[in-house]
Amino acid sequence: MTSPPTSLRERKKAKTRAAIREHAMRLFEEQGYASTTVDQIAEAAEVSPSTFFRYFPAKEDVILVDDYDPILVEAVRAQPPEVPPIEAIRRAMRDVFLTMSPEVWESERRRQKLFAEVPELRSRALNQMAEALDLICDVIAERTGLAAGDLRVRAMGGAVAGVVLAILPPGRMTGNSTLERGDFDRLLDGLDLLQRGLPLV
Amino acid sequence: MTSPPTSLRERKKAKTRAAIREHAMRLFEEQGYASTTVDQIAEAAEVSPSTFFRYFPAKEDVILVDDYDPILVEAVRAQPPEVPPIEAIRRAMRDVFLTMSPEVWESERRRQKLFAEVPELRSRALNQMAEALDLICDVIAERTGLAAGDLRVRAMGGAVAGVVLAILPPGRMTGNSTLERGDFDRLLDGLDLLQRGLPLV
DNA sequence: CCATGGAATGACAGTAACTCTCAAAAGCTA
DNA sequence: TAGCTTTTGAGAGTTACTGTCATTCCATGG
Repeated sequence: MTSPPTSLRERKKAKTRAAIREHAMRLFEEQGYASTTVDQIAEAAEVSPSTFFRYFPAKEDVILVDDYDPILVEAVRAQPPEVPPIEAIRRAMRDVFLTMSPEVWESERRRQKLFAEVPELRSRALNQMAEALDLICDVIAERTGLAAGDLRVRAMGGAVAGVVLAILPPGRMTGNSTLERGDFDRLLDGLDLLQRGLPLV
Repeated sequence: MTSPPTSLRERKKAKTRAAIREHAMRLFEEQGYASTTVDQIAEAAEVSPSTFFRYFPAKEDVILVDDYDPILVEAVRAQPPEVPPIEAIRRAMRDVFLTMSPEVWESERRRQKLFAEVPELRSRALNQMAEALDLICDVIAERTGLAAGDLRVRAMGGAVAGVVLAILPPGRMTGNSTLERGDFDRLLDGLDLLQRGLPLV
């Protein structure tokens, strides 16, 4: 996907970026988000605090990267055109989940855990979800031939995003808000319900 | 609704609270959120910075109060039981909007404007929306006799919240993200679409 | 009317997340 | 190697927020 960085400079940058992220994650888990200072992270990653903020504009941003959106969009585009939009999104999610490696899954779990625990991070994660909403609407617009701003598209996109929000953390906060395997099954079922007009029986 | 505060102390507290909020709002609009310091707000409201933080745990919280949720819940409960849940929520929203005084409307507009402009505040507003999701699910559970955690309830609640999110700011960020009168009509139409199974024709 | 207890306030010190600036170091290019 | 650009580190400064403690203000019993 992303062409491997070639020059020494690029490689170094990628390495320090990764180092900062890993040490941050580790420290957050060990001693909590709030009580981990940027200085500690910087020291652990062997860079200066200044450098930390050059790589991540805010402390929050260390865990806030999410590269699934474009992958999901691609997966939706890969569905045959005769499949109705909600079902296409559903299948795309299923396909992406199924191809997730255990390592990716595990790191995703850890991120979600932090989102659930730190309200500040949760807010930001929800913000990303709201941005994803526009992407969903774009995809629906493509598939239906309607404009992305059309009310029917917005309503459908919103409904899809809302179902995701309601079933997966960090939107869901009832019960244990850690990510579980079964949550995805519930999500797929939920989208199926939506597709069938939200029957109550 | 809220019984008027009786003792002098209570009255004073309410007054300083209101003063802080008003001066904060004014200063934010005059010179921007970021470049308004808590010290300035405190000085304008004639209290010490310490007192500011006693009334509002963080700078953000000055504009983050939202007392519509309980009102909306009540309005939904007031709908006759034979009305299906989504339609009941739709009617409740319509009823609440219609009874909103011009002053309330105007202050709501101003708040939304700040949410749209300051990403930090937008995130927090979305957080409130996510919390409202649980309330919506509770109301749906009541009306349908299902458990609040039931997948059908969660899916429906999520869909409703998502439609709101997609049509009103701060969820909607496309176009001008200030609140307009016509937005509510669009929202009511959007909920009607959802109720009718999101037809594309 | 006054005294006493509890709550609200203000002054102060301290921490940590950022921001800015500038000079040193490291990588690139010829 | 020499010269240029990019990256880094050090340091100072701002601001949001926390905790403490003495003071002031309000309520209540005598």
